[in-house]
Amino acid sequence: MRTVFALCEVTYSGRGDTFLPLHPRMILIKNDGSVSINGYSKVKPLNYMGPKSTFTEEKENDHLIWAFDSSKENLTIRIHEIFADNYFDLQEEGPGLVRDGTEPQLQKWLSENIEVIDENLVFLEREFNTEAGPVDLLAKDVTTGEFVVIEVKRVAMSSAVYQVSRYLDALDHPNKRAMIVALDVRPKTRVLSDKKSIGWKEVSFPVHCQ
Amino acid sequence: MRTVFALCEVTYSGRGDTFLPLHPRMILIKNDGSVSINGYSKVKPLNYMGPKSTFTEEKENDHLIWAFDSSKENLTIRIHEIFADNYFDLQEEGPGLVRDGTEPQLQKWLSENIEVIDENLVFLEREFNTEAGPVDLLAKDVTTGEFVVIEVKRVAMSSAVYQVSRYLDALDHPNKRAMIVALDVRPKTRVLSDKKSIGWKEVSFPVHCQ
DNA sequence: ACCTGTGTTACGCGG
DNA sequence: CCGCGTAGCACAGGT
Repeated sequence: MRTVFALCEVTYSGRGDTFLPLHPRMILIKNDGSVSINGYSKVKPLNYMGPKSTFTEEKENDHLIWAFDSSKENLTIRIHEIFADNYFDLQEEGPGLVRDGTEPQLQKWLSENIEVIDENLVFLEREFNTEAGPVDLLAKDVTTGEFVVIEVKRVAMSSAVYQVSRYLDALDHPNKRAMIVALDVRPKTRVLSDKKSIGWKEVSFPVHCQ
Repeated sequence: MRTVFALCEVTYSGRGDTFLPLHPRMILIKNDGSVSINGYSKVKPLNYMGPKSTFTEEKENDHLIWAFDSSKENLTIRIHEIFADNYFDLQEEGPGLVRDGTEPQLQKWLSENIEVIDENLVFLEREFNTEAGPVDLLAKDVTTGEFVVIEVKRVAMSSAVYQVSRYLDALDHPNKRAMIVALDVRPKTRVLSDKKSIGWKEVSFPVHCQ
C-alpha cells in the first residue's frame, strides 16, 4: 500500500465525468490497484477508482501523469509536486470485518422467537416468495386466523411501509394483515403505518446472539 | 492528516456492532477527526467513523488503545505494533469535486428540451410539489391533454417505479400518466414499468452541456 | 434533529 | 460476466 501526499489535479471519466482542481491531496494506492484521492476532511475519498485498472506513469513537461485505466473508466492524476511518498506492504488480505446485529440475524432470531412481536403469533416461513418479492417473515395469528406479513428492518423508514403493503397485496388470501418490526421505527414511519393500517413494533436485539 | 500502518484490532459499536480481527492495517485520520481503517484491497475502508468524535489515547498493558467516541457511536483501535506513522498537513479544505452529468443537470436539460422525451409534451414545472414529494418534471401531453409526471434518474431501478407511482397517485387530476426518463433503465425496471403502465425512455446525456 | 434523495454510490451475491 | 439489492451506506439539502 502506498500513500502519497501531493499537489495534484484529478480527472475522471466513466460513469460520469468529474474534475478535482489543483490542491494538496492524499493519494492512496492499494495492492489490488484501487486508488482513492483523499481531501482534508470526510470519510469518503474525493475521487477514486476500483480495483480493475492498469497503471501507467508518464512525464509531461515538469509534472507526472498517473493514469489508471480500465475498459470503461479512466482516472488521471496530474502531479505537480510530491511532498511525501510512503510504502508499506500489508502482505495479505487478512481476516475481514465481522458484523453483528445485521438484518438477516435479526430476521433469523425473530423467526425463532416470534412471541416477542406478538404472543399470538406462530411462525410459518422465512423469505416467503410472492409476486412482489420475498416476505421476510410469514406468521399466523392463532386468535384471529390471519396470515401476518412481517417486514424486518434495522431502521424502518417510510419506504418499508410501501414495501410491506405491496407484499400484503400480493398475498392471495382474504384474512391477512401486515407488520413492520424494527430496532428503530422512525417517527414519520409510525404515522404512515398507522394511516395505512400497518402494524409496527420496535424490538431490542438480543445481546450476543449467534 | 495522519497515516498509520499498524498491527491492530478494531471494534465498533453504534449503528451496528462490528469487530475487525488482529492484522496489519492502515489507519487514516483526517483533520476533522474522521477515521478509517483500510485493508489490503478495495476502495472502501473496512471500518470507519465520521467527523464528530473525540479522540483519546490510553495504554493497556503493552498496547495502545485509541478511542473515537461520539454521542451514539464508538470506535476503538487496539494497537499491538506500529510499523509506520506519517503526518502531513493538507492545510485547508481546498476546492471540491466538480461533477458533470449529474441528475440535476439532466433534469434541467430535459426541462429545456422536453421534446427528446416525447415530441407531444410541453414543459410545465420542475420539482412540482405533491403530498408524496416533489415531482422531478411535470409536463402536459398536447394531443391527449394528460398531465405527465416524469421521474428523472441517471440509473433507474425498480424503486423508481414505485416512487413515480406514488407521485402519480398524489396528483389530484383525472387525466394523467407517469414516465421514467433515465440514461440507463434497468431490464427489470422496464418490465415492472410496463406491467404498471408507467412509460419509460432512455436518453443520452448531451456532451459538454452546461 | 429528522427526513428525503442522490451517488462515478461500492460491494457481495446470485443468475 | 451482468444484473440486482443492500449498506454501520456517506453526504447534501431541506424543514
